[in-house]
Formats: sequence, structure tokens, C-alpha cells
Amino acid sequence: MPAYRPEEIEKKWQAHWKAHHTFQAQNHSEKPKYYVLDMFPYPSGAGLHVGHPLGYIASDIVTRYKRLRGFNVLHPMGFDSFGLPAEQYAIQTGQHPALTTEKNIETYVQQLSSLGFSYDWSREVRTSDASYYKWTQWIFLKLFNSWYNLDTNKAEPLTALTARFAEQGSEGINAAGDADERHSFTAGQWKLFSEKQRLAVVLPYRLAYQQDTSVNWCPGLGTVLSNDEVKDGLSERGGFPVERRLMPQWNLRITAYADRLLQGLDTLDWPDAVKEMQRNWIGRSIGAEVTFPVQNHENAQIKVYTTRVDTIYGATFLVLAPEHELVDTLTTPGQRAAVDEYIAATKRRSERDRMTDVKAVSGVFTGAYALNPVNNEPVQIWLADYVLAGYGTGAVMAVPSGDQRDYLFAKHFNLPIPAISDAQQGLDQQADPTKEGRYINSGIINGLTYKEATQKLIAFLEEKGLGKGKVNFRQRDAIFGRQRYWGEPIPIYYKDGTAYGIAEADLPLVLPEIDEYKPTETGEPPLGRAQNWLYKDKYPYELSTMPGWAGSSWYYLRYMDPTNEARFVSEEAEHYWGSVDLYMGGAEHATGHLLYARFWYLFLKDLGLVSSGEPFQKLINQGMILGVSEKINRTSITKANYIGQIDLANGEESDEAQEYLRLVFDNIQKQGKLSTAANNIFVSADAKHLFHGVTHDDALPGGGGEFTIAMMSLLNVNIECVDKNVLDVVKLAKSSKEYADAVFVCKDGFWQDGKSNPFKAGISELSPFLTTPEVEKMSKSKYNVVNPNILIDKYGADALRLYEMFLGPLEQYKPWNTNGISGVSGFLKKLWRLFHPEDGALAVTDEAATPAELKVLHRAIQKVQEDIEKFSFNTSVSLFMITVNELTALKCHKRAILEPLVLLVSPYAPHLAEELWQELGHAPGSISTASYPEFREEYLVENTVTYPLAINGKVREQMQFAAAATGAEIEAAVLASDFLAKHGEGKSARKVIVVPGRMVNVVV
RNA sequence: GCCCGGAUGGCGGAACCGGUAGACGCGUUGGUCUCAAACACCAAUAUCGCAAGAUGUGCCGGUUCGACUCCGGCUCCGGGUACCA
Repeated sequence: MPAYRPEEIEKKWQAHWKAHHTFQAQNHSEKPKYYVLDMFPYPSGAGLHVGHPLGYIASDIVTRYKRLRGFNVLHPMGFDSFGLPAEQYAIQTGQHPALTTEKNIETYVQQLSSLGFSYDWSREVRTSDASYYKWTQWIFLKLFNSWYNLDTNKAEPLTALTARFAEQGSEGINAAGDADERHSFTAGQWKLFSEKQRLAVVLPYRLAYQQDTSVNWCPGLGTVLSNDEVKDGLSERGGFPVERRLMPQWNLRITAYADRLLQGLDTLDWPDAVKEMQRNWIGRSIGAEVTFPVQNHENAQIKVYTTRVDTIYGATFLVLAPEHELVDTLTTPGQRAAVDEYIAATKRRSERDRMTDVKAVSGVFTGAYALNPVNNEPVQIWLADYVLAGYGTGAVMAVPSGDQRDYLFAKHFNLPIPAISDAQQGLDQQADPTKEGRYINSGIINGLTYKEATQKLIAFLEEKGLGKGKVNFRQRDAIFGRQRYWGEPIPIYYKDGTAYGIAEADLPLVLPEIDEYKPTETGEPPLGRAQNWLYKDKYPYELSTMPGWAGSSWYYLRYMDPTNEARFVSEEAEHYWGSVDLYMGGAEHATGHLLYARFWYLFLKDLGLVSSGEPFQKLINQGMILGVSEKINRTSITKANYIGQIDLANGEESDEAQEYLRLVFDNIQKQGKLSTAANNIFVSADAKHLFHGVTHDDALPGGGGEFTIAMMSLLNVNIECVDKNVLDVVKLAKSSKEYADAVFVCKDGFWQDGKSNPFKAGISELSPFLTTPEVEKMSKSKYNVVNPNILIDKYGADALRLYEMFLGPLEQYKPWNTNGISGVSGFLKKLWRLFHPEDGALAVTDEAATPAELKVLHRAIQKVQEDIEKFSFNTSVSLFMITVNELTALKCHKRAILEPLVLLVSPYAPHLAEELWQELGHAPGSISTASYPEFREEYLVENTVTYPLAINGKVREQMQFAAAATGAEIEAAVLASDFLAKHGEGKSARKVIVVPGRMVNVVV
């Protein structure tokens, strides 16, 4: 083969790998196992842009490296194929989501294959396949049929619970969940319960349970969303408003696992940021629950939760959430009207208002008083919406001197703000939550420290039965139902209004066909449209489906044994592969997917179905690759006006481009910005218009990489020039008042007709004064996506892989710049030339390698190995470049050097490596089964070392010393030389510091 | 507000455990090759200075023979999160 032709060799090897199942992993092997997992993608219609493969490339390098190091590596890929976009598309077009999804997956597989990833495609899973979601439903049924025993601290089958009910009734059962939801009964009563009664009693114990829940209801999407699907009061997908609504919902009792999810984090090799986010999300706080009796209401008590019992003597009033259940009972006739008014006003305020308007203080006095349990002082009971019904007990004891919100509230309503600690300061300005100092005005804890006071108070309250220490969690149970079509049906049916799980033998409960994908006219979810969709032809099924995170919570287990029809994963496969050794994916899943998946794993472990402690041992978040968008300055928009478009090549307009321009201008009007991949300005042939250049690929409807330009007439600029000369236009523009101060910048010269290129002439000043570049997330809607296919066509997949790694540290966010890829492309050509110096056939020699060549090779072996182990891929690419540069300078074409080099490079540029490996005489495709070259320290040993010599830390000269020279010898040699005379400014040495192998510093 | 990150040439970034700051690549400039372009190759490229040299890793201070690296105090940028009691 004459020259390096990536387009030929890459296709060749991709076909070879596919035909020979090169990367198929075996479930039995003598080798140690290693499981490398990528977060599987949702197959969106837009396909991949250059940002997506970053993590896949890195994990593929690790995979290929581990294979060379003798591991049996599992590296699968699949698709999270249930989801909203396909369903939204279905609602609009009537196209079945399964068809859209299938088509998108095809694109993904094609794109992923063209990058040369070594996935074991025989293990591909799709969450929307019935053969897969059968087991998702099966796990749901396991949750439905389990409860959490706090005494054993694990999930147990419900049969164990009902057996105890029959024996001892509800007495002494310590189950996770809200005790208030549950009834007490004796064993005798249990035996007399009907089946329906028994199911009702058991329901609040289940790990998957139905309950009236305050949910995030999104009318725009017609479904319920979880907290992490809501951003700033709007749905993450679609940006529709979200409101709170009380609805019967399926929930998963993830709170039962809160403590274990928290503790498990300490065992994981994950980024600290992710662990911290999970800790905050779970939000464990240690405090106390304190009961305040209510004055004149014998039976009423208000329970508050506080993390600062020590401040209880400063609690001058209580605040209840407006939704608190005692509000009605407590409100005095005199305050009734004001309270009703306040509650009504709160309801009118949407969640969004409450969030944006956190500063305003509002509240109302109920007229009632409670008694502070430590001193029996009466305290006023207020309502305010800053207290959340869903956290703690929905009531707080307000300590205005110690809590800023309570402080503002007290100031606003003129309530007292007594100091409780001698360390509190500035109480006329703000609250001081200090834990320092000794307590004052605080009855039994006067003079005590924080620690002493807390202990004494809890003991006091527990003794009187008015309080106890309590751990609280911010995290809520996970809502599990979505009123959508394109998801796993929840395997529940209703008999006589009671929910039953369908029999495992009847799984999968297949998603039925429906005629339309909208909710029904009566407001039921889309599944309400299914005809004759009944269990045993009699009983109606649950109509909501599972949320997006259901299928992704266990997919990594299915890869271990993807076609097993009898079990979700066989015991042998699960035992062999254990848990994921390296999990690569985006940081956006920190609190969603990664928490749910851990929860399911712990649950499965409780049932004895999996064997490791945690599912993902090491996690790496690849950083995002950002796109550069050219944004039109708002001031110029009013002056820009859409006229038309011409194709530069022939000067004619096309319908497609017209359509695109309409989109562009819509975008400008809506967002005040236009995003483009390149920035050029042009003048129309008739010289009346300035154009803003847009290089486009798939961002344009029907686009194909040709040059299109958006044309704008600048109505207020009277342009009369001129030979397509942009400089003149700019001059003219500047001469008008409007643009006198405009700055012109242009990066890409398009007008390259010889020396008259106006961009060359004034290049860094020229520019669309219309736009300014901005770095932001790469997205189709921002017109800043870069399509990897185009780069693969031009430079090859190996170059793209190398370049993405070369961009910078894997975990860092970094802007994309296509220009740089020529550097790695040049490197690959140079590497190729080492093997084919005459651009002809392979020409490697069998001569023995020189020490210099061996040194270059072994430094590379050592460094690349280290770099892969610490995921520093950018530095290893640069080391490859240095290595090839040096070998080229040494004119080294020796097999003894180049063959190991091919192995080193093969994880990064697998196609090129396969080709060279075969040319070197090895069996086709065998490079992935070869062994990594062995590092030999002895080739790096130097006999002389060059020391920098410094005076007071400033380097002045260099000097050679034998590697074996001692510090004393070096010091003597330096002092004997003329070094000090030349640089010492006449001073004498006070001290000489010799760092062996490093440097010499003379202090004067 | 709180919790995490980060800041180094024109750009992306490199620098082991505190030891020659700016590797590698892009870009730029000059040159060779070409009718020309592309490709390729050679040289230069932190700043100021002809040079010797001086100054330089966001800012202020400290520790040290020596600081991008450690400590104290800031500024700005990015991400997460929020009436969580």
C-alpha cells in the first residue's frame, strides 16, 4: 500500500472485526475478568456529534489495553430505548415510537462502528425489547412483594411479614416507611381480615407501593416528573411549566436504603464531586423530634423536627406549613378569615413563584398557642409557606436569634428575638447560629456548651416522652409512574379496586398497540386507549408506565447474560463478572441514574440475587465538549432583515437553503442569536448586502457540507461598492454612524483568490460585526454541532479518536476546535512513513536496535502504560508524537522498535495498528490478542546527567556530571569551576544545595 | 446563600513527591518545493530588549536555598443545590 489511506484500511478492519466476532467476550476464562461499561445512550434522532464519543473512545482505549494485558474484558453496548422524544414525535406524526427508535438505533450502530469501537455487539440490549423489559417488570414485582425489615436492615419477602402478622399482629414490627400510614391490629384480627383488607394493610409496607403523593405534574407533557427531571420549575425536557398536584402514584421506597446508599459511597472509587452530590441529595441530618403540646387542645400536639435542640429556649413561636393537618383544628374564630385567606393565596402561587420569590416574608397567626416543653412557656403558632409540608414534620420551632429565616419572620411580624448564647453577636442585624459560647436565658442548660446541652436536652425530652433523637433525610421515595405510552407497562392489575401484581409466569406484560399516543379524552394515560387490554380477560391493568430510569437501573447486569430466558442473569455469569470495574459516563447522571441503579443493586443483593457490594467500582465522568456559537448581537438584529440566499458556487438560490434561512431567522427572533460553525462575511454580487457565512452539515435541512450563506441586508447601510472587496464594505459600514465603532473579526479566509484576499489583508480586524462567539453546550438547536462523520471521511476514525483524546484531560470541559485535527492526522502519516519510508511497500529491517532507539521505545512503553492507568490520554498522545518525531530523526525503520510501537499505539489507533500488524507478518486481526510490550528499566539508564546550576534559585548554566557522582563531588566541582565568578556578583557561596539527579543551587 | 471544581503564551494544553515553566499540537511569521494551490519539509514563535539581561503560571501576603505546586486572605469563571428547619 503506497500511502496511508484511512478510508480504505478502516472499512477493511471494521468489516473484519464484525465478520470474525473479534471482540466477543466469553463467560468462562482462565484470564482475570475486567468489565468496562459505557453509559448506554438514548438513541436520539440527531445522531452523534463530536462530543458524544469522547467517553466511548477513552473506555475503548482502556478496553483494548486491558486485553493486551491479559484480561478477559467485557465491553458491551446497548440502548436506553424507551423515552420521551420518540413518543412526542409519535404524538405529532402518528409514527410508532418503536419504528423511530429502530431507525435511530441503526444510525447509532453505524456511527459507533465507524469509530472502530471494540464492543461485543452480540450482547447488545435494548430496554424497549419485551425480552429485556420482561425482567425489568420482574424486578418491579420483587419490589412489590418485598418489605424492608429495619431489625435485619434488609429487604425481605412479604410472606415473612404476613407470617409474623398471623403470629403477633402488627406489634413489634419494625419496617421502613411512614408508620402513620399503617394500622395496628392483633394476630386475631389479621386472621379475620378479608383478602382485600389484608392487601390494604400490607400495601404501605411494600417497597413498591401506591399512595396519594404530591407530585410534579407537567400539563404540557401530560405526565408526572421526578424532582431531577424538573429544573427551575420547568420540565427538563421541553421546558414546560410544572405544578404540584396530589395524585395516586406508584412509588419505590428508596428511602429505606438511604443510610446504606450513603455508607456505600465511602467504598467507591468515584469522583469526589459525584459522591458529594449523592450525599447532599440523600441529605442525612441528625437532630431531634420534639413534641409541643397545644394550649387548650388536650389532644393536639405539634411535632417539630430540629437539628438544633440546643436552641429550644430561644423558640419563641412555631411555624406550620399551610398544608399542615392541624391547621383547621387550631385556628381560632378570630383568625379564621385571615388564615383561610393566606391558605388560598398560597395555593394560587405556583411552585415557580414560590421559588423565584424566596425573599418575601409572608405568614399568618393562627390565634393558637403551644407550650414549649422545656419551660411550659406559651408560644404563638403561625403559618408560613417557607415551611415545607414534605420535609421533616411540616412544622418548625422558630428560633429567631439562631436562624436567618426565622429572624426575618420575627422582624417582619414584630416577634421577640431573645439571645440564647453569650457568643451571639449582631442580633439587631441578623441571626447568629453560632455553636460557640455558653447558653444564657436557657433554663436547665444555662452555662453549658453545645455538646453538653444537646445531650442533656435529648435525655430530658426522652424521659418526659416529649422528644427523641432522630435522623432525617432530605431524599424522598421515588415516584415510579409516568402517564406515558413509550415505557415499560407496570405489571399490576386491579380487581375490585385493589392492586395485584401479575404472576411472574405471565411476564412480559407486553406494551399494547394503540391508535393514538395522546391521553384519552377522559384524561387517562395513553394506555387507556388499548382495546381489550385485560388480565385474564377480566381485570384492567395499571395504565401508567415506568419512568425512564427503570430500564437503565440494571442493564449492566443483563449484558453479562443477555439472552437468558429463564433468569435475568444466570448465577454463574453474575458470579464471574461481578460488578463493573470501570464505568464511563456523563456527570449529569450523578443523582439520578447512579443512585437508582445502586438502590436496585442493594435490593437485589438483599434477595440474594447478586453478589458484590456495589454495582460500579470506579466511575469516570468525561467532560463535555463544547461548541462555539456565533451569536448575533441584539442591537444589529433589528437592522438585519431576511432577504434570500445564494449558493456561492453558482450564485443561485435554492429552496432548501431558503428554508434553512427561515429557520435561522426564526431563531434570531426568538433567542436573539445565530449560531454557526464558521464565521465569514461576504458581500453579495450586487454589493447591496452583507452576508454572514455559515458552514453547515447536518444542522441544515438536507444539508451536505457545502457552503451556504445567510444573507442580510443592512437596511440602514447604503452600500455601493465594489469588487467583492470586503474591506471596502467594512470601510463603508464604518463610515456610517451605525457601525462606526464596530469591530470586525474573521477567522476563516474564504476569499482566497490569490493575494487579493481581503481577509488576509485585514484578517484579525474583519468580521461580522453582527456576531460574537460564545462557547456553550453542543446542540442541534444552537447550530453549533460538529458531525464526526465528516471528520472521519476526511481524516479517518483513528485521527478523530486520537484528536479527541489529545484535546485535553478527559474529565475537563473543553471547547471543540476542528482545526487542530490536522496535527494528529500528520502524526499518523509520520508514523506510517516509519514503516513505508519510500511511500512504497513495507520496509522494516531486522537490524539490532541501538541504545538510543531502545531508550525512546522504552520511555514510551513506561509512560503510556502509566498514562492509561491514570486515564491521562492527552499526555500519552503527545508522547506518541514525541516518540515518532525522535524515531524519524533517528531514521529508525527497525522491526525491533516498530513492532512494539504498533502495540502501544493499537488501543488508540486500532485500524492503523491492525494494518501495520498484518503487514509485519502477523495473522489478520490478531493484534488484540497479542501481549503488551514489556518495559525494561535498564534501557533508560543514563551514564551522565545534565544539572542546571542556579544562584539563589535562578538557573544560570548547565553542567554535566557522571550519573554516579555524589553530592559532595558535584558541590566540589561546581565551586571549583568559574560558575560563581561568572554569576555570583562577587559574593561567596554561603551554602550549596545539591539535589541528586535534579539540580544544584548555590546560595550567596 | 451553601457545597464542589477551575484560572499557565494568540489557542487547546504540559510540568513526577516543591527542583531548568510553557512539552506536544494548533495558529502565526519567514523559507524550500509548485505555473499555482493542496500536501510535505526547514526555521522562528511567553513578554520587553540589538544584546547582556529583566519580567512572567488570576490578585495580595507567607513558608522555603528554591513555589504553577504548600499555607492564609481575596477576585473572577464553571458545575451542583436550595426557604431542608
